[in-house]
Amino acid sequence: MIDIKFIRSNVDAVRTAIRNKNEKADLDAILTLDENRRKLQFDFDNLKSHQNSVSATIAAKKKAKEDARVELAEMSKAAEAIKQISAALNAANFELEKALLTIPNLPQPEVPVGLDESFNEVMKYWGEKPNFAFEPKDHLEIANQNGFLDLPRGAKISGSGFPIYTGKGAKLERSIINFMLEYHLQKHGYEELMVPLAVNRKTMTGTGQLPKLEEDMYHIDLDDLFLIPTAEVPVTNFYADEVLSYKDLPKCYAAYTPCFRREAGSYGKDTKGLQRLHQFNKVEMVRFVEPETSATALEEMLANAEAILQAFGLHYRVLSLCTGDLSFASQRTYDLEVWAPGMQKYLEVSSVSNFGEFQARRANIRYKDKEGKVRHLHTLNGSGLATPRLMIALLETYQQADGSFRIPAVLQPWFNIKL
RNA sequence: GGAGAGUUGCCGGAGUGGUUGAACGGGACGGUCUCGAAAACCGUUGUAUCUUUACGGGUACCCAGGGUUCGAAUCCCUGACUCUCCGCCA
Repeated sequence: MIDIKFIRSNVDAVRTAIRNKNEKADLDAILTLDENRRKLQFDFDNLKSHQNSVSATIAAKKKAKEDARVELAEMSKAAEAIKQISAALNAANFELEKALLTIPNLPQPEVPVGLDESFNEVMKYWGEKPNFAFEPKDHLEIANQNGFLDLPRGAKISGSGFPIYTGKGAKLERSIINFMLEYHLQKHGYEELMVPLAVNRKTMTGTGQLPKLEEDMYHIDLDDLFLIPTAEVPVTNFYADEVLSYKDLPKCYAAYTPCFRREAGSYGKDTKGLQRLHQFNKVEMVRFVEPETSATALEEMLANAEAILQAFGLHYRVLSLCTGDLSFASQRTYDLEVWAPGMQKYLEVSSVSNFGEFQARRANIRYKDKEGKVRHLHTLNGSGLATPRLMIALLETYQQADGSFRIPAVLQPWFNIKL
């Protein structure tokens, strides 16, 4: 959420940001609501102030056993007016709050301006596209040949997009998750969190999924709970409504969770194999930092995510997302795209974002700085990484001429773990 | 799911419907003292919002939302959460 005071004094900047992000938000309506609210607040305060002082007089007179009927009569009427204006003020605050939730975060100045993904900037490439002495197969063929996946039965049980990993495939998936998670814990200093997979409405609003993305999420009507689309949601809200100390910062958490996405509106797009799923596994990194350090933290988290791909020896590239491709809540985002030699394309496996104080403001996460001032902190998160497309890249990169799959060296200890 | 108890400031813990932003204790911070520290003593210890160039001032906030009242931390209703007991269950 953007501070209303900031909006008030930076109308043009906010307007531009909304346009560049292809968002719809009625800024003028918000300014009017704000105007109205402040007027009501002013009136309410004055009436209350008067009421308080007269009430004190009544109290004093009663104590002195004097007649207070004049005051009581006046206050009886005033109370009615206060009740009305109080209701109006509450409504105004509610409306403004609701409207403010539809304003996206402002992109940082470094973010390339552009309508869609074609304006994203490639920051760098790492490694090389692998060469094969044979025609590389796509991951689905490799998976099927080796008995790693059973997508038809997943579809039977739940629907398309709910994969079943079978036998060695399941173990491979689990090895990947364990490896990535431990890597972040041991080499990058993150602390592990195991979190709820179903969260309430307030939590979803805190990180910015609501109100915009309600259609993209699985919802349990009976309890008004949502299945998380990413661990970012429960992990970032870990500190909702709390005030931390600057001494506690930065806080760095990593969490493995399944993620659930309805992918509404993307039917028929990239559906082959594991490219786009309703349920998938992901290790997520989240940081809570002092505002001054969030830019550096973003670069570190990007490096943390890259380290995984490098450990796997996979060719990838880093993109800086343009304004039109930035998420609603993000100020600046890097995407990691891994090369899938069978499908001959780059696939997004990670998104690393700096949200500034946007989420902290929504979720009410603050900290007390060195001067003792209470401020909103900054939040960041990054996938480290999402498994399905990583699995695609691994299967396709480490396939052998006979269609078998060679477990990458770094995964061997995790895959061949002995009791 | 049924029955009961509770939710006050950083923490513990008072609080009769009328100077209660909230006693008291602890912690933390600043100061005096000291070579330094401890102890002791003195002081400080909110958040939001409106207004003001500023100093300051107003208002709200004792889990949340309603209600009663001239006036509510204090009375009533609803909800959330925590704890105890019973039932059910991985």
